[in-house]
Amino acid sequence: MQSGEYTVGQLATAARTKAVTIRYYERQGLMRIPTRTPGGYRIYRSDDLDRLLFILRCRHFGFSLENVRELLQLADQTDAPCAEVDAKVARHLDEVRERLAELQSLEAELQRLSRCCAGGGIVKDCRIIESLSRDIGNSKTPACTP
Amino acid sequence: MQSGEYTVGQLATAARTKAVTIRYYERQGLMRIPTRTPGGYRIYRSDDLDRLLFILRCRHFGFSLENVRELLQLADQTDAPCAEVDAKVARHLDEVRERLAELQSLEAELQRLSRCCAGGGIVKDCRIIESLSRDIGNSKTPACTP
DNA sequence: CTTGACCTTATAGCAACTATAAGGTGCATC
DNA sequence: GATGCACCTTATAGTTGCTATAAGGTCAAG
Repeated sequence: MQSGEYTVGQLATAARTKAVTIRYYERQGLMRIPTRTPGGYRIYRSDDLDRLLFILRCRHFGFSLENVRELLQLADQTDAPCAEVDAKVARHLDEVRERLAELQSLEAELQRLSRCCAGGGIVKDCRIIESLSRDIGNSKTPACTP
Repeated sequence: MQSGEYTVGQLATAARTKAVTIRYYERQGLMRIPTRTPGGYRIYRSDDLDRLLFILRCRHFGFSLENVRELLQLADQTDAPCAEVDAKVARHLDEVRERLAELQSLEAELQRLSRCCAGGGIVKDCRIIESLSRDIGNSKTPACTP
């Protein structure tokens, strides 16, 4: 193993991820097939580290592995127009905003649910259980108004 | 099949879910084991519908099946104190708020990323790809200031 | 008694890993 | 050269909450 070369574990450490994840990315066609030592150990170089970091940054932005695969393909075609990259990011942003809206209304509902129970009673009288047993989501009159 | 009784498909329709989901909940120990017709068809009654609706409402609130299992157990012990129910809901609300915060910062980051690309260039000059290739999340100077 | 809609089970797949088992390699030390 | 230990290899199963498929059986109507 020469300088500037990494085993899978060293690459993992350098990118703050795990060896299993790198091998998984290889099986999924995201990481390139590396060369091997005579004994079969994977050998990575700095461009593999770049590629891994690119993947991890995309993941950090919430892109699926499928999306990352596509982004990698686009990034490799340096002369292609970047409208597709732009569109992919925009679409992903839309999806994130959608999930955000869902989670916000979920938070509001849960907060309402949470305030139903003062905390000192028994299950039989618990307004939370009552709320979960009736269809509070669809009723016009709320299950409880704390 | 008498009135007030349901096949799995009828129960599914009544609860606006699917038969496979009900059978799945049975395997996971959420729905009770139903009686069967001589031919082996599951027969449900209205309390099974209540239980299914309870499960689906919990799911709507984002509880995991594991949580729902626990909530069902608590709901069955009508004389137990409901502090545990209260705590479970509060903990879940905390988790939802955490995910919400993560998603909000993700949205901000993605929006910044999105504005990096004007849309007319080629991949080689694309600020988005550049941003994904550099570690913009950890750099003090932003990858681009559109 | 046939048709057709429904039911039954078992099994595999999805995403993105994580965990486990059983064994092999590389390198330093004795 | 032998030993020890950290690390590597593969294959396989598990996670969550379903969904899809296959191959077959049942029910009720006509």
